Amino acid sequence: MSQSFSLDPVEVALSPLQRFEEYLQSRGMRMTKPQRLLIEHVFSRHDHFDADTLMDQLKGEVGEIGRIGRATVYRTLNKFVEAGLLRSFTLDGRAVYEHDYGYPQHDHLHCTKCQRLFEFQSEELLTLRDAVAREHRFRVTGHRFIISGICDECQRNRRREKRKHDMI
Amino acid sequence: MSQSFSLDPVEVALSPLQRFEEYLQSRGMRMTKPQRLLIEHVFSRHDHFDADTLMDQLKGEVGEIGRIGRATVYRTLNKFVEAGLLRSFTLDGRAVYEHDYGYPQHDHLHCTKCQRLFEFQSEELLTLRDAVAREHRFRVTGHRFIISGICDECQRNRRREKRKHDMI
DNA sequence: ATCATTGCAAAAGATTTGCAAGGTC
DNA sequence: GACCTTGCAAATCTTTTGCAATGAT
Repeated sequence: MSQSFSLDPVEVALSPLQRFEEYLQSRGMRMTKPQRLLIEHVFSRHDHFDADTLMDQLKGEVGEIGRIGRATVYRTLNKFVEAGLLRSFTLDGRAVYEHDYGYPQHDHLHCTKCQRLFEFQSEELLTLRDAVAREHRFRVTGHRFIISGICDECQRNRRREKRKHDMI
Repeated sequence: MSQSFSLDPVEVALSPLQRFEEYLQSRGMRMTKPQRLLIEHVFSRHDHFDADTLMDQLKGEVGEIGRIGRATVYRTLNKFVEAGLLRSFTLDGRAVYEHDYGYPQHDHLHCTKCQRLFEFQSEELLTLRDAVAREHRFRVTGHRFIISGICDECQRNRRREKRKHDMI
């Protein structure tokens, strides 16, 4: 799962870790090493990822902890979403996660060739969404907008492939 | 999976069945009883459904065929999508299907309380989508826009529930 | 007579859950 | 010490696949 940097972080008072600690305390839950490691890893760079990718990356990290089990990863990601740290959506049957806390609202362009996700912001979209909702007397809680297609780079590559093919 | 009627069918030359037969013939595939039964059932009313719901409904139908296996349902639904008869998207981890052939492009409002899907059309959304794509040099192949929230009816019910609760 | 389709069961892929053991407050 | 969290394995859920039997052209 690849990424694209395009939107700037929003000013926030607390670090993700601090915010999570607050969340845990307010619910009588406990901070642990696996959770801390996951939060640090996940917020060390802004990208999109799924549970499996994350598992793989964690294997790479010379764990101060021997190993983080798959179940723990899933359980912790769910907590992060619950805590408002991450947002998740489904892409091709698997859950994809991205930063929520400290990042502005945005939507996605999905390249069906290279599978990369690109972000964009549109105030207009929110206006449209709210107008539609109002018309239908809906109380909006959120939305999901994904534009799919072929990204610029993949279009170029295809043209190149095509030329190569034409020459044969 | 419930439905809402709001958009009018588009004029089409061929019936879904005829269109499917054309599709099959063009690929050397064969028309069978299960497929015909499924196409008739699915196009007998305009609603959203998932594979499981469909299976359940089929059990009800006094089958001229003894039974349609789960695998056949899945395989046939995929063919329908491939043939352009149905469109599918994912909701809470499962595939949801709806009519495509003979129905205008539209997007959805999803009530997270009663799980119903409501349809709406917005030319403006398409314009916005294409503008965003152009900015990113994306070649658009499609999009997915789902507004989630609470529908009018469920809001009323909640208010009623709340009143009842307040009285106790 | 071909060869696509079916039904069943098994497989696959993603995520969740039960439970004993370990860690945190 | 109470009880939340972990890791592992088993379970779940949805969808796909292998295969022998059946059916369409």
